[in-house]
Amino acid sequence: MTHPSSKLSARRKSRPSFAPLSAHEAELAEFFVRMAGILGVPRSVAEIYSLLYASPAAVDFDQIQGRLGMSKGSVSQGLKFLRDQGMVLSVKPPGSRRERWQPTPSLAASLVTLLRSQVLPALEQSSPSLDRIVQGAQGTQASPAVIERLTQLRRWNARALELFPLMLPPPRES
Amino acid sequence: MTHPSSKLSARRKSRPSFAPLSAHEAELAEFFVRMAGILGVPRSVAEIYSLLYASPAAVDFDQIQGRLGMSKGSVSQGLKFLRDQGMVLSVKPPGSRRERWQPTPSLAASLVTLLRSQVLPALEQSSPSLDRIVQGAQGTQASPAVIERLTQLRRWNARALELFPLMLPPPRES
DNA sequence: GCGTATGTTCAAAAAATATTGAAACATCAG
DNA sequence: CTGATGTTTCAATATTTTTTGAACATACGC
Repeated sequence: MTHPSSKLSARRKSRPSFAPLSAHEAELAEFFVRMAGILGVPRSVAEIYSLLYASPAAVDFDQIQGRLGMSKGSVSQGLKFLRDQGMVLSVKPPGSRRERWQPTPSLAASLVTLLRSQVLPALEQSSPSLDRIVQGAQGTQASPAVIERLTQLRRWNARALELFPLMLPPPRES
Repeated sequence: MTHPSSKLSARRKSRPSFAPLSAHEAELAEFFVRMAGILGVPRSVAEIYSLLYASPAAVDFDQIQGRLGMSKGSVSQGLKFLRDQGMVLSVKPPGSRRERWQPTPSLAASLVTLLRSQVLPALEQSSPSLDRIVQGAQGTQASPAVIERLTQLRRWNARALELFPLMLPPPRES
């Protein structure tokens, strides 16, 4: 009763009023939120992905905002994140200006991409550091035990760096 | 000159004054901090671990606090976390009341434990949810595509759950 | 046993992160 | 072209997480 929403089909802008999540949709969202949390992905992003995941058809911006009850800003940023990670795709039905979103076919692939985007930069950034550190340790006084530890650390870093790119085709173009 | 710290070996409580981190120690700390960040482990914890990792001998509470310049509370909590994860060990030299800390021999094992402690609970908690969700989807109307997705999700969850415990011996007793 | 060196707890402060919403921007149907 | 629709941006706000520090517990050497 918030608006005098008028007759059956209001002329132009009937405030659409979106269904809140069903119990199962909400439970699935919690699942995704928990998993996302492990990698530090914000709740809003997980919720958006979850909604798309559980939807039979592609979903548009307003539906996402309406059904999840979140702000435009969050929806926009969330979709940007998911898009950048290659986790969602958009389809624009001809004659409409509105994009409709759906999850990328392979969740597994999406996860690897996500993981990589978190881990790879850290590994790369660390490589030269570790070299310096190991050299430093070798050069000056330093217990053999510590040198051994550091050397192993660098070995791991190198191995991870060469392994990662093999896991999946390189990031897409923008 | 803050204190009239007196002759060579002050009687009782010469404020020890700890060396700040060397450049290499600081750089290693940044490495650990970055990696820890991926799993949502706080900076202070990573710094503590890093210090122990780069130290030739076990380090005591006051040295950790002094060299890292952090509060007692943080050191205590950080050590508790690392201890609970089995990432550090303490040795108490006889005749002293003070514990001295060092990293657990295998960093790899420590990491697996850490990972598990983050992921396993989420997986376990999710299992019944996913069952309910899949059943719900099958019961009522729901696009075959969605049912397929959800079923696969549950399959993964189950597989991960049975795989994880194989990775290493179960958590230690307290 | 006592007294204090050693650590822990936890409420409050600080810092980091996430979300909102209104204004700016972009685009396309008409 | 142009105006309405659809989306992004970003400063302000809200929320969550981390750190601090002082009060509290513990136990060990004496």
